[in-house]
Amino acid sequence: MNDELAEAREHFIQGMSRISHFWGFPKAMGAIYGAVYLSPEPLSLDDLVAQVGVTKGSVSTNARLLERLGMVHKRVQLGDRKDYYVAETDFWKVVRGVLREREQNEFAQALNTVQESKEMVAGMNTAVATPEDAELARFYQERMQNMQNFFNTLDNLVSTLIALDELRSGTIQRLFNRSTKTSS
Amino acid sequence: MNDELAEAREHFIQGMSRISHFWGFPKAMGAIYGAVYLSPEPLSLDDLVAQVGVTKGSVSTNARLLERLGMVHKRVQLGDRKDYYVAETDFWKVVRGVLREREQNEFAQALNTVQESKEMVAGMNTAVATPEDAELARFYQERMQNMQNFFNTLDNLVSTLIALDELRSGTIQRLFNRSTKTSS
DNA sequence: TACTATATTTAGTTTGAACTAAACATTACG
DNA sequence: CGTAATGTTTAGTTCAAACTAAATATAGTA
Repeated sequence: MNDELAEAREHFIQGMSRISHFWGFPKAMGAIYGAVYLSPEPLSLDDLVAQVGVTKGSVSTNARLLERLGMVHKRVQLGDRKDYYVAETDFWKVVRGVLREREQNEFAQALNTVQESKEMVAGMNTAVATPEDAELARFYQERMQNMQNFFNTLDNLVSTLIALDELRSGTIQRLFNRSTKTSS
Repeated sequence: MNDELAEAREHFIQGMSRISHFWGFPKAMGAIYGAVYLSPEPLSLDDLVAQVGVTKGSVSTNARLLERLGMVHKRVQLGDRKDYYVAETDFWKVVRGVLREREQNEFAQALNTVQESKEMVAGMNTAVATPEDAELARFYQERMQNMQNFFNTLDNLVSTLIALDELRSGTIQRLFNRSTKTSS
């Protein structure tokens, strides 16, 4: 391949790397996505090792992560043991995948922690507490409750969006598609 | 203060720590916010050192970061050199602040990188390229363009939301407030 | 002006996540 | 079966970010 092309690809991949890292994912993950995204052909694990310049182990791990997020898809060609990867090019699907992942993991946990803290305050023996502490306890509960409510609203919002988009992967997406798909 | 209360606060602060880290901010930042959020009184830097258990330097840095994000506000009391911090309790404002910060920094850069890569391909001398490379160049440009369009849409979306919310910090927020504010 | 109280900056250390190298597992095929 | 080709797991290393400790800056007060 032409040097200029290769250079442009390099630059692009590096950029994807940065974005990935910024959003709290491994840099290699972004780089791999970048490579797959810029390939007209499905890429094998070894192709990726060559193009991205990280080890097989890293590609293996990060490619699987990408698949879990729905950012790439595995293609198995018959009569060939290699796995090939193609990029998901519908970025709204990508966003959806990332949101779902995050929602399930840390998001739920955050909610949980607040809930637990609130219960600790609620379960406190107010009989033996000073008036100041009782007052403070009330204050804590109120603040924690507020935060919990907020998280719940957010959580519902995200779930709803995901569900909507999943059920009828139509109207909403098509609305945006005009600006994200070129007429090829 | 009562042990049970202190314990609940500990737990809560730890939780904030985790969330903060998860969203790509320093853990101490979240912890500090947690402490300020659970205090009926404004807290000084030294108060925070005591409550959160990190050094003055760390508190100083992270408190400033929190302020930049609009998550806490500095209170200077006259005749007192200390800075006091109070928490922003309107979480929609918090989200807005974080989004704005992110938009300005890495988000713009991401857009930039894609733009640059695209230009590199566009500026390539097609006269001396093989037909395959010319074809590949076209492919690159299309994919890069698609991504750029997506980023632009996202960027506009966020800007619009922020602007809307800023201008008339009213209707939209009030719509949600029912679920995020307790009747105190 | 010197002294004290506070905040910020900085050089060095710690820590945890991500990466590498290499062992291991699995599948395909002679 | 045994061997070659591929993918996954793991123990150890690297590296960047965040934290600490301490020096420095700044502002108030006698």
